[in-house]
Amino acid sequence: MASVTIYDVARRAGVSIKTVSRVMNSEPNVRPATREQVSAAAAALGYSPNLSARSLAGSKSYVITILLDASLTLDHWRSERGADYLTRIQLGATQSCRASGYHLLLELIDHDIPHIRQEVNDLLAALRPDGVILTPPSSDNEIVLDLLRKSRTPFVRLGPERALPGGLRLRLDDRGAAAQMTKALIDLGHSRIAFVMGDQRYGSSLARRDGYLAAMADNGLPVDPSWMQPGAYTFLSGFDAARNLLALRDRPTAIFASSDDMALGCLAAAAEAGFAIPGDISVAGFDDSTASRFSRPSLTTVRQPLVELAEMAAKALVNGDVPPDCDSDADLDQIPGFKLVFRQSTAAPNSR
Amino acid sequence: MASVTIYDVARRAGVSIKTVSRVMNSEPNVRPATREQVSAAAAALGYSPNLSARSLAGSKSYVITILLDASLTLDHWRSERGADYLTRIQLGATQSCRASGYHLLLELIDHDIPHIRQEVNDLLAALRPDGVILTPPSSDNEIVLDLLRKSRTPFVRLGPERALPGGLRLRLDDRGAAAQMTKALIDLGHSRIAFVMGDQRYGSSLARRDGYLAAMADNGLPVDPSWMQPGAYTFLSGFDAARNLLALRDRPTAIFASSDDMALGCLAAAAEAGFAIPGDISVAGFDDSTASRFSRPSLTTVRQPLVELAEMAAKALVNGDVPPDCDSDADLDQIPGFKLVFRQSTAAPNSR
DNA sequence: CTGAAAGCGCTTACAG
DNA sequence: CTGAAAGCGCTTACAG
Repeated sequence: MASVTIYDVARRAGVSIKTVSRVMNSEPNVRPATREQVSAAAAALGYSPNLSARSLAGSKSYVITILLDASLTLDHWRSERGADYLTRIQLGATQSCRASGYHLLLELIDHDIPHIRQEVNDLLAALRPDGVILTPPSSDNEIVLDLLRKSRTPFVRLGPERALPGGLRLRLDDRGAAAQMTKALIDLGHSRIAFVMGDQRYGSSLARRDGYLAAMADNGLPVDPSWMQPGAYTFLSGFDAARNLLALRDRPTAIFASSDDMALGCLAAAAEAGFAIPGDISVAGFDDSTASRFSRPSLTTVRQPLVELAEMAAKALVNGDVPPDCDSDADLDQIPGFKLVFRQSTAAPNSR
Repeated sequence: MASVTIYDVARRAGVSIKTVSRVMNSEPNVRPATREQVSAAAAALGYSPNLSARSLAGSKSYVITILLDASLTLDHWRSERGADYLTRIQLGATQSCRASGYHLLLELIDHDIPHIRQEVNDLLAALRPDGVILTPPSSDNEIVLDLLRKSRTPFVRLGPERALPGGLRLRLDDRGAAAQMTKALIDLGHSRIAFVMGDQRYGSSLARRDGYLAAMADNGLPVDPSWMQPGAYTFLSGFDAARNLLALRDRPTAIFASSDDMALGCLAAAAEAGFAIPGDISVAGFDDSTASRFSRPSLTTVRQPLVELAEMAAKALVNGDVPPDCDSDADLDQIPGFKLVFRQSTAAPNSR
């Protein structure tokens, strides 16, 4: 089956290739009747424009690339816990691309200094994507951003830590979500609510803490310094934090761990120390990870609109809403739509 | 930053573009010294060949496409249980592609009759992938296979149900894995082992059943017809099957459910009926799903080498080991490497 | 509203 | 071992 080209369609429709091109790209200045003929000819021949030719001749490649940190992604993929968030981001971006005839290319890049510059450079040179979606930690990588800016490739930074110039910044409302979860615990009747912080290197960590503190303050509840436990977004750090909290003379009635992994650690620590959950103490997490749905007890947590986030990112790129010199206002880009998911790990205090 | 082309490199190295092309493609007939100069010039300029130009001029596109059923994939992605197997397939294929400078394009296609022909046709015409990886149910879709054969695109069918002509067939050893799990239960001391079958429309379902039956026969153990429960790979079907089994006068001491979802259903049914697991009855699953790791009790199950499967598929395509008229022998393509994962849901009989 | 010409950046087939 | 020419299948810029 020799492939059918624009010439075949033009011949069959009795027009020039330029007219076929106009029809295929929905450009104006074609008589309706002519448009009909061309469409019919294309359909009859099963014609679909060659992407490479289009990309080479024109200014669009119809490719959106999503950049992921190779080792981080491989770790997540291989890990026993799966990589729900990755899948959700991919799902969202894929949706937007599909709807517009774009193709999503997932690229894993090594963030080692010697490699990254070349890898990203090669990627941009070889693929010439119409847009790039950056995921953490790429979102804040100066080398990557520099290459993107120089090549004038539109890009979106997902969950950026810093207000670096260029690109569109899209961020989840970690602060608001944490505040609302805290408020929910307060509404359940808790007032002695502890907080386990995430890795301080991530902005989300600070935002979630701020949300917690704000909700406590707004409701006139004091926060004992001993309730603020450091953490690192890991199971073990959650385990340690809970052990500290459960040993307090005047222990809290609820723990808000700012990631599910840490919350699962809290569950384990409580079980080990003989505390019933939620009877003796409530535990809430953050992320709505797969594990949170299957833990015992299942975890009350926050579900962020990751699919929507990625969908917005891809859509903005596809629609050309992100000019190469775009520099979005970081205050205007928080995606609403988080949801509190109530499961078994929370209840009113003293409810056993 | 105007993009650097093959002409820029040729000029800088003082050679023709043909020589640069030879060096970039590691072709022979270039003096080592010349090769050096060209490489240096390319490195200095940060040159990377434009994929579109390469693809248009040459016979390779450096693109491998993996075809997934859109609705099935979206369901899995959206589902609460995640889509571990998808992620693992993607991981494997990505690895092989990366290693060879190829790009993996994930395409979701609608399997509705009116859409599929056009979608796949467009895909092949627009992208001209050097190879396509088919996942079930695409692996057995006649329309897809027909299009692939006509366009002479090399393809690999993952987990094919039927021996349709063309392509390379890669299949997991479901029969062997099920036999080995059955043998493991026998070795634990069980002799009254029930089996919950999967959806009969899938070949894996029959293969797993055959493995179970073979292991029982090999060990001289009779199989009571009442132990063979129908199922559909779903939680609910496992739940129903277990309820039937637990109600038997002379109930089995172990249930081998041929998917984790069904095994989780068995767990739930046992809990509801007041049976301890594994004290009263052992339960084994199949898949090593994320849920199997977090269930209570955690599930003994079979982990299939999905990453390796996808890695092999992509590697074969990338290496050109799958000529367009390839028609592999279905008996020679079973990927070894499954692993039995022992967790809390199995023990010796009467061990409570 | 329509089309002829040039060119995108490479590889192919061929000549030397 | 090296290179000049043609052409892959489109879009761009321009003319009519």
